[in-house]
Amino acid sequence: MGETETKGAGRPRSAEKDAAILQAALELLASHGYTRMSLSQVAAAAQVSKSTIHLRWKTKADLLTAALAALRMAEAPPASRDTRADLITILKDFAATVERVRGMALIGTCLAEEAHTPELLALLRERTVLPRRTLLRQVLEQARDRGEIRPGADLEAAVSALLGPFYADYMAGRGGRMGWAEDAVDLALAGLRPTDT
Amino acid sequence: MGETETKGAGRPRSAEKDAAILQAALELLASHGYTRMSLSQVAAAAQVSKSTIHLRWKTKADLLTAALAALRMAEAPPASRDTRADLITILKDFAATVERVRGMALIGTCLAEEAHTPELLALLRERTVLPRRTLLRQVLEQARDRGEIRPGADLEAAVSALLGPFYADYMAGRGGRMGWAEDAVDLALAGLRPTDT
Amino acid sequence: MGETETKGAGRPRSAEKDAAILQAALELLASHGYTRMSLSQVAAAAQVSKSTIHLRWKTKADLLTAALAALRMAEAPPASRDTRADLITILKDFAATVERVRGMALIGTCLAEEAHTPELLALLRERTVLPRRTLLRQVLEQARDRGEIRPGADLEAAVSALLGPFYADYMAGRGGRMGWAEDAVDLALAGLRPTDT
Amino acid sequence: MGETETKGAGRPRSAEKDAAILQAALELLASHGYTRMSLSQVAAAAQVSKSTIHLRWKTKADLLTAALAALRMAEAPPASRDTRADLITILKDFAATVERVRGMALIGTCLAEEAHTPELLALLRERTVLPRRTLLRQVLEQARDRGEIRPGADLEAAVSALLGPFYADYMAGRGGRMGWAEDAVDLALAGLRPTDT
DNA sequence: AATGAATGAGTGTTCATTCAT
DNA sequence: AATGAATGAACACTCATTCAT
Repeated sequence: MGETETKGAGRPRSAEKDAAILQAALELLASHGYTRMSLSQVAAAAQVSKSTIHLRWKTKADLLTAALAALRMAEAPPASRDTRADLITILKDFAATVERVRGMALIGTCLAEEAHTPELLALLRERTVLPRRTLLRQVLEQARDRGEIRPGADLEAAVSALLGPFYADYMAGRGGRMGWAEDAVDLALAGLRPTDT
Repeated sequence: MGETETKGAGRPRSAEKDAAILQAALELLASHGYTRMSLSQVAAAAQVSKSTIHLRWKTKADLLTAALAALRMAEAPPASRDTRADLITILKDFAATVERVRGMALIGTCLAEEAHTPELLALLRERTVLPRRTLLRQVLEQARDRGEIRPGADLEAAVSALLGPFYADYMAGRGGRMGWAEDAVDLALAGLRPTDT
Repeated sequence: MGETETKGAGRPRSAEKDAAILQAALELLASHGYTRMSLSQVAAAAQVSKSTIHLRWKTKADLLTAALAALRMAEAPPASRDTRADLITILKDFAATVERVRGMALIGTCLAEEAHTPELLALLRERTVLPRRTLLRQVLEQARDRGEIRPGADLEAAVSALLGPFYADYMAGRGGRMGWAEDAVDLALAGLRPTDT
Repeated sequence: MGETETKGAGRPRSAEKDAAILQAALELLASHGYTRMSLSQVAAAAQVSKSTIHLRWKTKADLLTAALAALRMAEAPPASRDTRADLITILKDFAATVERVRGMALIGTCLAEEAHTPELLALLRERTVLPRRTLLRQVLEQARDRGEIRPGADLEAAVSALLGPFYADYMAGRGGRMGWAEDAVDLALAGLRPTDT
């Protein structure tokens, strides 16, 4: 867990190179896709030889799996007690993150590789999708506890209703549309309101 | 003699081969992704020589563009006058179609290739995403005209709210979950109901 | 020998197409070289299908051999009885012809193909080189008969001395240099003069 | 420690392979021509993988350019002070060199490729043609200084007159003819003699 | 540890030629 | 006769991986 797990003999591996390689790999994965990126490109971007990469990760898939695993987990949840504002904040931060790292291309790559390298999509889920969903669900749970949401509501479905429009808009070519987060939150909260009768 | 004008000399092009190539290309595109599939594989699957493919489409991108363009456009809309049932029918047919053609892998490929071959995503949109959205919007418009939906509602946003959960569920590893369509429709219709006051 | 050698049944072959193909082939041979030119290019330039070419000539080599064989033979010799002027005229016409048809590239192609398709160089010799040499030798013979040239001189060697500088200049990157013909003729005639003592 | 600066890490590149590749490339260039030779053939002849070639030279043109550039530059000039003998020696060595490396095919290839890969002809000139011409011109200059040649003579033209018959003979199918060098030298020297009056 | 050399499998594409209309 | 479809062999080049230093 520290710097030198097993002390071992010989020169220790450079931690800077580890990091440089992983970062370069992740950027190339998003910008070129799994099969179109090459280890030579990674090596060049990380200022390292190709063999140095293979020394650490046996195959291309191993490297990219490690690169995805290094993605940062999640942010601290906002805590304003204003359900609508909190949800919108989380959704907007989600969209901003995706846009910053060419996220749709990265998501696409993991989807495209699912049959061949399922670890990629699994890691993407575990590291980025699920933590974000947890944040949203926590806000919804608090809202339910405060009586703002119908007690029996399926909160996982509600989370999908909040995030879904982002994907659907992108697929429709309407990605980045203004107000999408507000629309999604308003529609969901309206649908979840208690005592509709 | 007669219509010799555009009769066309020489051996006519085999329509079976056309179809076999396009089908093989589409299947391989979904199962392997753009860069991992090869024209040799397409040729082998279609029982055709590689040159026969190049005779019809100049490049790999041309072939796959054509394969995507051959995707069926839209379905006949259901006409039951029952808004909820119609929407659910459309969404379920959408999900079934996606599953039948390994649709998420195909979508992933098009997303991953967006930077390199944007025509793929464009065609996927034009041929599959937008027609489906049109169907949904027509049902919503009729519902609005019948007074079931608030007059000022943004119906495009509503369409994204209907389709979005499908994508979000898939990304969360909850793809194919029972009742997703009903949940999405119920939430959306509840949120769009008129006279909330 | 006429248009329809053996009358045969069916439609007679189009003579215009024959000519168009041969001309296109020759031009492409000079501009692209044997291996870099393609029968598709010939077909396109001659406005004919590839099969029409194969109908007349079995292989690419056959076609190009025929194209070279169609090169025009030689010009009528000038007859001014002025040896120097006549030689210069012939040499300049030779250079002009070579330049007009990208002759050095054509010569290069035939030389390069000598091991593989020796007919090409043989035809080039027979149709273009040797006729020109004959012209030069005739002028020299008349000059010798008139006593302007030493009786025992080797006239074939003299012909090579007249033509050679053209090739040597081209190889040295001095091709097309002004006055080369005059220089060559003057040097040769000076060397061939009788009664040097 | 010491000159570690440009010591170079990793496995050193095999010099034998370098040489084997270049030699094989040159031989195939002369025997097959630029477009008809293949890198597979070079690899096989040099007992090397195709990738090993590409590791050293990025493209086919690069490789063949390097192969031509490796041709030996010039010979030591003979220094017998006997102008006629020296010129004949140089010319005969020239002819022998050309024959040894299938020179006319090589020249043909460079001429044929001039439009497409002009570096080939340029290198052939620089490495083989021009050094040889320099040798000849030096002998002629010394002869002129000794008064054996008319002072105002154009020595470059004289060089072309010396070398030219070799090319002209080859084109006429008289290549390798006995005595060509003596004939060329005698004719040129006779034409260049001073005080013809 | 780190590097660069070396490789075999594979890519999309071109082409001369043959086949069916 | 003339055409266009169809093909197999070949091409230059790339890449992930292994080997020697």
